[in-house]
Amino acid sequence: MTDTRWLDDTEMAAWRAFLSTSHLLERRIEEQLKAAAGLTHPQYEILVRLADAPDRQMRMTELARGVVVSKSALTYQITRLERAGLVERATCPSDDRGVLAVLTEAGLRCLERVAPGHLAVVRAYLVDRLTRDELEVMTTAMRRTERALRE
Amino acid sequence: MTDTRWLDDTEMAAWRAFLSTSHLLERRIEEQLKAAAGLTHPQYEILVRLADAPDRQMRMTELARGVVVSKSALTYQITRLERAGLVERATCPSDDRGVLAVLTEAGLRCLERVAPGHLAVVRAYLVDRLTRDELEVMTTAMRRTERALRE
DNA sequence: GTTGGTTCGTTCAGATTTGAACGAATATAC
DNA sequence: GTATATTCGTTCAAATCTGAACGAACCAAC
Repeated sequence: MTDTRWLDDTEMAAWRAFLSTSHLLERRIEEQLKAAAGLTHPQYEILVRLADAPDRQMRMTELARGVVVSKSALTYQITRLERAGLVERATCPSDDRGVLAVLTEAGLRCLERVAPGHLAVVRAYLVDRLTRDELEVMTTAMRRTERALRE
Repeated sequence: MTDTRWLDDTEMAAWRAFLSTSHLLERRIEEQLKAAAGLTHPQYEILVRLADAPDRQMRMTELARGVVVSKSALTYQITRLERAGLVERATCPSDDRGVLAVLTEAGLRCLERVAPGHLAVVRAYLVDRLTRDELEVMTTAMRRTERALRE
């Protein structure tokens, strides 16, 4: 690492803005979800992913990958959501090692009740402040990065 | 909240990509810093902010705002960095309540040693994958969002 | 079949985060 | 000046996150 490539002004500005904004937005979202439903952001994301999945169920590992948390964090949160009656665990028919996380009716209703307020925050601070062009540029740029990070 | 404004495809794609990418990148950065220097990302950010500050020192609250962590988290991390000899606490001359976090020489050297590897990750996954235009669009968009979030 | 390597989800210990509560110091209003 | 409200940083308890280690189940090769 003898020749360090520092970031020039444009690069540094972009990186700093991205970093601060993602953290600030995360905090704001966390605050809103906690106040409105006693949910954390990862918990909410779990519900969303399950609601979108076929039969409203997903394998633990796949779900962890989707939400971007460690497997142990997912185990913890699913147990928590199970206790709240929003998710159930089911045995996986095709793989005895596997566990299916299944969204319950109560879980779906919870999501439907919470989503509007959550989306309002995402809009108020991010989506509604970006032009159509900016949204599209961001999508392609983020997806390129995401693909690289997922190897 | 009777009329929910759902996200259309473009909006949802942008939001999802932003969310996943920021989490994935955060994990990757965390992993690199831990392996290279035993630092967490917040710890690294503290060192960076202090290095950029006049006299390499900052008030606790201001620093917490900059790094985007709670005051209690900053107290914890500064104590940790102090133990490692990278930061010191100093009394604030203008305000007896205040505490100044000061970057030590060792802290500066640590930062100089760690920065190249960290920046390489930021480049490899984000900066170098974006065009100049994309970087600029992202900066303006993120700054707009950031300003709103900081009220 | 059985052996060896991989994947699955959980458990565990340890580290970190947050918000609330607190005492101390400052600022504001009168 | 004094009373009130605000700000500062820390402490504390509780929640959450991660990686490592584990037993169980799968898979591939022979």
